[in-house]
Amino acid sequence: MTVAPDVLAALFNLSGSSDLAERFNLAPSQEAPVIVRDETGEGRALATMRWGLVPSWARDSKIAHRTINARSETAAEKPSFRSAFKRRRCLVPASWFYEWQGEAGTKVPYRIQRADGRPLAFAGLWERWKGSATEPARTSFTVLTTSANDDVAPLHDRMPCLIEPGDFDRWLTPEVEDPDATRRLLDPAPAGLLTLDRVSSRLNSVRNEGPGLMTPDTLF
DNA sequence: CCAGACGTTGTT
DNA sequence: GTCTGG
DNA sequence: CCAGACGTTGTT
DNA sequence: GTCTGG
Repeated sequence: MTVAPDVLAALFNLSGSSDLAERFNLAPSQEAPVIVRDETGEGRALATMRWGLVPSWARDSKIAHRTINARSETAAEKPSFRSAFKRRRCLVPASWFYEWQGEAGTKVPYRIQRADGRPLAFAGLWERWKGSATEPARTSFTVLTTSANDDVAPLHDRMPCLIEPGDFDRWLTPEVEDPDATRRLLDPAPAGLLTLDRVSSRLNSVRNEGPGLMTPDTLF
């Protein structure tokens, strides 16, 4: 997430802009910016939530490690996601995303971004969790996935659901929903939209950050 | 009735 | 919270 | 998603 | 192998 605050505000029609630090290695379980409908339901607001959706009924947050993604084909029916699918949708802004190739221990990451350089918006769901005796309350989100298109297929058979600016309201406003129209919103992006570039395997550790991670490893 | 699950990805 | 399994 | 830990006893 | 941490 390296999108400049003013670009983010303009793209998502946010009132006011906040100072977000650039993130080149934003991993599951970390806090990330998301766009939600504001309290009135009319406008949009930027929020910070933790990646890995904890359902409201969860006893602890362990499930979050397995709810970083939700299959768009089934999320409306799954106990962990259906409530959020009905009432709490969000858009997750991203400059790009990563997929890995190769064996455990020698995984090579690829950056996947729009060929035209514009930011991406993932379809997401969010939820509030009350916390427990040992854990504080949290607000968290998940990213919906669909079949990979031809651009991404060489690396992986799934990819995030990408929403176009003209469809932002259609995704965020479930009350105007027609199930078929919603399904189409979550279809794989058209082939040719995205390009792939190899980046540094230092990305594989969340300890590493910064623009230097975008340069592939050299052979030394 | 109560108990137990509730998830995705990747790898085998 | 809500569904499934027993 | 990937990386890294995974354990106890005894000693400082 | 499986869980935790980030």
